[in-house]
Amino acid sequence: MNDIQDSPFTRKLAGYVTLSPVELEVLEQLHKRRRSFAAGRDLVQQGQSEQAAYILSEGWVCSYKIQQDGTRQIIDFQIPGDFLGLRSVLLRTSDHSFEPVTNIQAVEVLAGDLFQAFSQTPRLANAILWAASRDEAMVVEHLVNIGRRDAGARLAHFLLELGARLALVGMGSRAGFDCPLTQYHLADALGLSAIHVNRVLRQLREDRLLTFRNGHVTFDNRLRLVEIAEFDEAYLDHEGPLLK
Amino acid sequence: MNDIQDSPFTRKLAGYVTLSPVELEVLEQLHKRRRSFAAGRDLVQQGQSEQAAYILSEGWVCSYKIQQDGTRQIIDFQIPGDFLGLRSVLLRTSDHSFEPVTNIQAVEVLAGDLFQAFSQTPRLANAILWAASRDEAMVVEHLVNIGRRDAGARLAHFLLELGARLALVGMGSRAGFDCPLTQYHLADALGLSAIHVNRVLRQLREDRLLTFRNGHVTFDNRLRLVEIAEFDEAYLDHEGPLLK
DNA sequence: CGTCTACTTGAGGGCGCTCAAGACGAGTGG
DNA sequence: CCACTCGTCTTGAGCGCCCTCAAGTAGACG
Repeated sequence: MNDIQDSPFTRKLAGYVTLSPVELEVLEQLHKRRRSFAAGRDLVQQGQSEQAAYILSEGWVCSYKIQQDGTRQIIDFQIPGDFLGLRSVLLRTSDHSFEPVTNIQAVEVLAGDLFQAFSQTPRLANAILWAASRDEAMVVEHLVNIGRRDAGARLAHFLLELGARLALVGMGSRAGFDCPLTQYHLADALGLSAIHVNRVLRQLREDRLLTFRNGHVTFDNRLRLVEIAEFDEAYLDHEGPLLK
Repeated sequence: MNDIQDSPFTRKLAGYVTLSPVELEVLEQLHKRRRSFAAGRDLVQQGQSEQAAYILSEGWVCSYKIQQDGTRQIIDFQIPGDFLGLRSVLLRTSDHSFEPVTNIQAVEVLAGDLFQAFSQTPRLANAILWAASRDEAMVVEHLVNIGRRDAGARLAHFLLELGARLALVGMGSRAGFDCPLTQYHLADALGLSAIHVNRVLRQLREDRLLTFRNGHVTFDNRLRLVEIAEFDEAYLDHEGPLLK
């Protein structure tokens, strides 16, 4: 029972609502099927109909769509505590694919169990809807990022957001964070070419704004970065449970 | 009671779940506060904390974010039957603004009423979560559109999607639809300049692909458009209620 | 008949693209 | 231990999409 209270997913939900023992028990029930996946092997194929979603407990994943011409758009990255494929359960078809960036551990959640959990504890449904809303807010911010900012601001905003999310689950700080992503991941996420990402990263490094090297991101001048990226972390943050 | 069954919102939800008389009654309760707004006057200001959401019953709205430098990114357009500001109710802060494109009619829904409706009928909560998921799928598609397609494909995809959505609520067909948007709206939605939108529209017209004139969009060669836009309407479509 | 909004067209330039080539480290097998 | 491969990162050259600036047209409305 203490086990479930320590999972990143529970910690995240606990930020939205104060979970009752009954609700923790329901969550415990959902956490039965633990599974591992190797880096690079897709969890859910685009267009495929799936009955299961996953809750990520360890490692990084990206969700993306592939076009016919081979170009890829990464929608979002998932870090521990994040839901994978909630929409594929609700809509019965997955409209994008998931690729583990690193080796990962995840919990499989069947659609039926999820719906049952929802009717048992409506407040849990609220909490999950809440988490999903935060995720959508991030996609929206991502949209603004790609639609209206130049490459430097895009990279700065993306890395600041990632840092803030990681800090919330204890995997980073204002100074920086460990990051397993390649420059190709960044390019596919930001709608740029990998070559241009490389050049812009060099520029940011030379301007003493941020350094991305050897799998680690360091914010050399966080204040200035926040400024050029117009980064506002309000949409990620909140003060304690909003439902009691 | 028949009234509520004919609203675009109910029609949309009825596509996801078969609504029971009790659930229709709960929906009826939500539809008490009917309000009108004039074109151009914002409903919800960015960053402002709001207690209410709206269900659009007539007219067009766009949701957007403004940057400090004045550039605007339109996230999505809402047409009759769509929810406005569901996230602002759940997260207690609105992370973007809503501007009526035309004069509109909407129903105000208070946060408390919504939560109460959810606990009374968990299946209604599911249906709304479902509708929200479809909306998010559209934002994701929008992201791919802006991140990975050139201006011509962007415009084609955007207008095809809009046409498909409107057709679902009886406001358009495969041939075309009435569209109150300006070229500035298109530019702000697609991450382009209005000038370039104009040039690309001319190109599409000269290539006999589509015509956007006098508030009306005509698909001159829908097949070819679907091809160059890689448009797949599966994520908008579904076959009848998925929950019984 | 002036004003305002939306649309249209031209000229020139820059951001980020593609193509091409090379450096560097990690893993693999001879 | 070294050659080979492969993934990732790096840098240069040249070009094109889409930008900005500038100017002008057409229709709506007072």
